[in-house]
Amino acid sequence: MSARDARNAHVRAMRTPPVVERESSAAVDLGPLSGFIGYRLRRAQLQVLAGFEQALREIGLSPGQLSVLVVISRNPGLTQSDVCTALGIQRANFTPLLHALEATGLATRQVLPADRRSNTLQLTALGRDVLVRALALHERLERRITDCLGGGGRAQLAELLRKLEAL
Amino acid sequence: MSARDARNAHVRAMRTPPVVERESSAAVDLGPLSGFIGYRLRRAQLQVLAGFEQALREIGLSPGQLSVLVVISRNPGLTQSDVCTALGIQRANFTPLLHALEATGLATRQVLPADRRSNTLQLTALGRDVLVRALALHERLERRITDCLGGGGRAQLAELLRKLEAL
DNA sequence: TATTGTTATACTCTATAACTATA
DNA sequence: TATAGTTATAGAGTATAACAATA
Repeated sequence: MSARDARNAHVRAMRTPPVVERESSAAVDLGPLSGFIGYRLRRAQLQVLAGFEQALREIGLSPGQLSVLVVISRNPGLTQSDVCTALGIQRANFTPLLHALEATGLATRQVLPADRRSNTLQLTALGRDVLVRALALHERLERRITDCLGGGGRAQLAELLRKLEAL
Repeated sequence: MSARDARNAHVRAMRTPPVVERESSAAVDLGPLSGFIGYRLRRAQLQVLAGFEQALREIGLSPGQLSVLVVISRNPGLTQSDVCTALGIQRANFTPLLHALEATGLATRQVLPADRRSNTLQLTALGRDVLVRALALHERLERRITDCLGGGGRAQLAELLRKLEAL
């Protein structure tokens, strides 16, 4: 070790990776993977999901729960199956999700008299209140995304993703 | 099945849903959800994932496995940790994934003499062969995506998603 | 002490089959 | 027979903690 190296030991300690390296940590060639839309989607989605959990932490709603509250709010009286097909959720998976919303007092089920197999869904007063607050918190995330992509980029992305759903 | 049923089977199959409806099935208002990037990402990613499974069915590689094969192929001699950080996989989750690739004879581990804690990774001859076939099959998916978005749209999407990873 | 790979574990999301009650 | 909601269950994918071997 040279004198210069010794003098800078504290700097070296803070420096992220060790100096002596094999092929690692510098540049790993992802090859064709860089161009895979599926790969880019996965990475981006994990990032946005982390942003969602951070933004809504104080309320503690999952993305699925928020989406259900929004749909019930805009379409009062829909049945569980209606909401499921609208959001692409399996009926079997919807039951526990909905029961969580009921347990926390955000939504209620009501048997539909015309077809007693069906339950229509409504928001409680608390549910409407929590939804408003959740949407406000979610706005922060969308603002971060807009800052990251630019306003035009964000609109482009939304449109491209919407098209991709028809794949 | 009766004779009449059999005769009209094709008609019954084509018949759209029942005529009398409540609010359902027509237009559910998604409200602000339509503009949520996270929501659009989720739906699009599920769609592309389904396309991936369909395209690679005959080979039976998962997206994660394919990504690992690509990275090993382009960077022979990387350690497990190197691959993990490059692909954003937890080391703990990488172990079973890699062992599956070993068990099917696609990849091998080799203790690194300079640091006997580390394993370097290599593709077998079979692994290289399967990778080539998998990439060819995957091309079909990417072509479907290009058909769906247009060439320019596809490039735009990849770039926007890449930016989003830095959120 | 720190790091590599491993095990064990848990939680979420998604998927399928089978049940009930209603129609 | 068919449908709405439910239950049970299984499989990915992701996350953390703790351990043995090695540095």
